[in-house]
Amino acid sequence: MVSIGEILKGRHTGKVVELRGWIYRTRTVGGKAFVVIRDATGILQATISRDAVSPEAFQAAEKALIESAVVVHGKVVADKRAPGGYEIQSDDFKVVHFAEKFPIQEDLSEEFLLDVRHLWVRSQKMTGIFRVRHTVFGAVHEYFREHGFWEVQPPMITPAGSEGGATLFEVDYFGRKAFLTQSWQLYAEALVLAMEKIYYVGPSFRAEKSRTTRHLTEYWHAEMEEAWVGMDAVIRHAEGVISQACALVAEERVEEIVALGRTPEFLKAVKPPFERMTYDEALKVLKAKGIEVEWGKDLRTLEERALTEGKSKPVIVTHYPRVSQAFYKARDPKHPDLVLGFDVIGGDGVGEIVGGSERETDLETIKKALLEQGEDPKAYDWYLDSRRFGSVQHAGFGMGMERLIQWICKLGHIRDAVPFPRTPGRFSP
RNA sequence: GCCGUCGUAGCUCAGUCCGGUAGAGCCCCCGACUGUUAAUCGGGUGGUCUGCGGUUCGAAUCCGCACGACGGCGCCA
Repeated sequence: MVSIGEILKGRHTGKVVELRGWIYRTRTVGGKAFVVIRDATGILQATISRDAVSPEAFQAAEKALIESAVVVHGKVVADKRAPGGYEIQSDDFKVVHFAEKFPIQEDLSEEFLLDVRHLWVRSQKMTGIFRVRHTVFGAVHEYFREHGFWEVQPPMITPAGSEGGATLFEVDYFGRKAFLTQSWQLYAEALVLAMEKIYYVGPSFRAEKSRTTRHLTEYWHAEMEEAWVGMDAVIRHAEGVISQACALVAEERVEEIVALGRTPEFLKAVKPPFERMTYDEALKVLKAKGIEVEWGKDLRTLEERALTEGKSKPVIVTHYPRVSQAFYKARDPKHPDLVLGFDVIGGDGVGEIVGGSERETDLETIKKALLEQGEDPKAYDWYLDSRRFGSVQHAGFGMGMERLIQWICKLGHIRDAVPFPRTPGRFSP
């Protein structure tokens, strides 16, 4: 049994092989059937001639519809007339399963493809993205483990939120209200005083009806937290993990990214340091571009696009105004109006890939910040123990895995960065 | 939360403004063709026009309500 990928590399030319896969396209011309077969490694044409196989085999080749599962036996030859340059001249052709009429043809609407997502995942485009996703996830784990971080998991079911504004999915916990996690933040800050350098890659949930090309309600979050360091150290880790993921994809997923419109050279060039600017500097850059932003307002899609326009690496913005920032972010000792927080902003409309900060260590300051945001400090009492028992400087960030994949693969919509996307309008299939 | 677009055959759409009883291409089925590349050519099957209500002799078409989806903004990763 051989794979199509091996045949396309010329490893079996001239040999008689057996190949199994699914029908991608069929065409018949008189006494010849051309059956294009796909497997997990590529697509290849099998030629079935009436005179070369049994009548049953020929009839099966003529009748089998797209996505039928087949086993083909024959000689591999190089032939310019075949798509891809190679084909199998069959001496036997068996259908393992005759598929029903496959609903996916040409001319498909985005909406229909989402309805039949469970079938669309078989497409060349989707499987290519999934392979890149595999590589990106591997790179993230490798990066943190190589740098001495412990992988540790927070709970998914939580008693309350961590970031005030963001909405939570409510679950019925034996008659009591519980919520799906939107960040490991509170748990990370408890664990970082135990393990010092920790990371986690897992799902996060946001019940926000964000109808954009870069929001999912369920997404994979890579989060890290480190003790005894400030914002600068974790910015370097953010640059490091992103560049390592890009480098590994450039090395191992060349075919896939080229098909998606990215070159390996582009990804290889994504090396630290990234361009860095403070929020105040960003406002000046925007003003020069004719975009006025009132100080204190967060950077919106429009502004993020303007900042990354023409840039081949992500851009880092630091020192945001304290107003409307999460309560656990540390204020800048030099400028109490600012927080020691940062975002890593990707181009091509992907926007914020990473958001992070140094964390506030002072108990009273955090309590005050909670009150300012309308939260009851009593609900956070267990979390505040991290500021009662050996509170030390620490910092961390959260990275949207699908946003990173979207940026690497140059995807127009984040939902294609995950096999079965969850968006406000859809949670099926 | 705000704004916009759309819903007709398995799929992609026309028909809706100007009401008269449902169309095209692809898919699929049958036939022809021994090198096709989304093959081609001939024939055929296929529809509660999203749902409910209203106006009308008559509604896919006009009016109202509902449902569903897609797109953009805000918020975030």
